[in-house]
Amino acid sequence: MKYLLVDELKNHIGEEVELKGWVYNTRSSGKISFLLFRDGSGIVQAVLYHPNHNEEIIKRFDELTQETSLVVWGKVREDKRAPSGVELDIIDFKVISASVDYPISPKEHGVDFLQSNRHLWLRSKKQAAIMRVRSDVVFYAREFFNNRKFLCIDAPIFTPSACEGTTTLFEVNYFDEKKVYLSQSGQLYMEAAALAYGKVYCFGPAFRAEKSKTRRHLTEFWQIEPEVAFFNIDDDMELAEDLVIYLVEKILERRQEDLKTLERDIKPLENVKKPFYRITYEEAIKILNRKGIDIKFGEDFGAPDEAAISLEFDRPVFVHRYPAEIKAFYMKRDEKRQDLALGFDMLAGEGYGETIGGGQREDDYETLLKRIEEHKLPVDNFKWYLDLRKYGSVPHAGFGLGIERFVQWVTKTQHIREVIPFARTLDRTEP
RNA sequence: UCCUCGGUAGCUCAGUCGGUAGAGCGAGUGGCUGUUAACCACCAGGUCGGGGGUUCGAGUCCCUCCCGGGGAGCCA
Repeated sequence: MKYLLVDELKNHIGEEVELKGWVYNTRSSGKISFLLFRDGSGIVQAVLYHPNHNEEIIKRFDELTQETSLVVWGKVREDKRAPSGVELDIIDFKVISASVDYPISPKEHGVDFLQSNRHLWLRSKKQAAIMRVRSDVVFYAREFFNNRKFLCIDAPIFTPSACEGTTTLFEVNYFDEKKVYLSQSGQLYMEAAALAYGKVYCFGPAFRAEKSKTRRHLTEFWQIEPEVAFFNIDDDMELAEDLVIYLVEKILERRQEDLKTLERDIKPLENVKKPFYRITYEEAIKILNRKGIDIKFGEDFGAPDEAAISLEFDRPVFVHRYPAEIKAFYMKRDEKRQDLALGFDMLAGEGYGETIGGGQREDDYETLLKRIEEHKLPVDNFKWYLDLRKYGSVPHAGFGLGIERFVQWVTKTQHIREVIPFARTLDRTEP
């Protein structure tokens, strides 16, 4: 018999097939027994109608427990009663390894318990749906950049100092000789790469030692960071817009069933089309003031402010040209408004806040040196970075997209810890 | 770091005024010919987060420590 995956069964109606996987749940009603079978690609209901079988197999079936691994042989049958439209009539099955007292029941559990059992929680239906979406986001982000002739250039994880200077970094002993830090962004290295190869991106983990304790923060997360030579802020926002549209299209095309499992209303996603809204920081302040939120020019947006702004729009919105003082040292200033930085944030929508942050970089040697000194950063560490402005500097821009923030929005998941396989948060580093 | 809520059966929780421990689910046993978190009956299951204190008596009141949830700031 042909070995197939659950999600391939709909193309094999009437065939006798072999499946390998685990017991998701069992039910029985007198002369008929049901096995919810999962194999990682999906779940299918397998049926054992007692009059068609001998007592030996019925007895073996009764002994099946949640998450026992097994091989099942059966005949695929179309069935309108099944959620996926397909069922399997069991011919025979063989247990590979029994599962005793599986801790996660199909009933409700608390977050503490589920997080402690994350290694098992990943097996459940909603978590599997989220992981499939995440996997696609990563794959199609790479495809997007590949299609546009970007080079994938990996940035180092060990770095000599803070990229943006301000954030707290995780310190690592480097052979007891010196301290290095876990990277919080590959951006500076991408700037070097962009001046070498034009269009580049990196995809990797980032580490922040800030004691953030919210449903939007992880201490270890993943981001994709493109950087392009000869790009200005407008080119940059357009690239971000195209990427987001591409990813949302692919998820809608491939993951309808998973979004349904997650009870994600897809209407807002179907609305993710060109053009996204583009407003300035000052316009955003006005919107907030109009909504009765007390905020003045020069103050940065908090999470509730970002949510309030995003709820004003029916698709993602770019907020650009922030006050330079509240932005990073490397951001280029607006020629017409020296107090404004050519940076932007993309707020995803539906109350989800910053998902992308980026902008045009300072490309003038003297100006950048001045900024580094103003921010009291160790100039020695940035010598190589300044070199980029010394040898054929060009305007360039880039952005960072937080994979988890993005997946959290697309799947509309309450807490960010559910959209990464093994979350690292302030209070949890296990399992 | 600050604010706030919580820790009782494997899980989710209730436990009144301080009077000696409860439910649902899950596990187990039995029943049921189409179940979708199946259902029905029976049944086992407890160091009430740790330590200290008040009291004749503490799950309940007080002190302290530990662990976790939600939020703020910071950010993706």
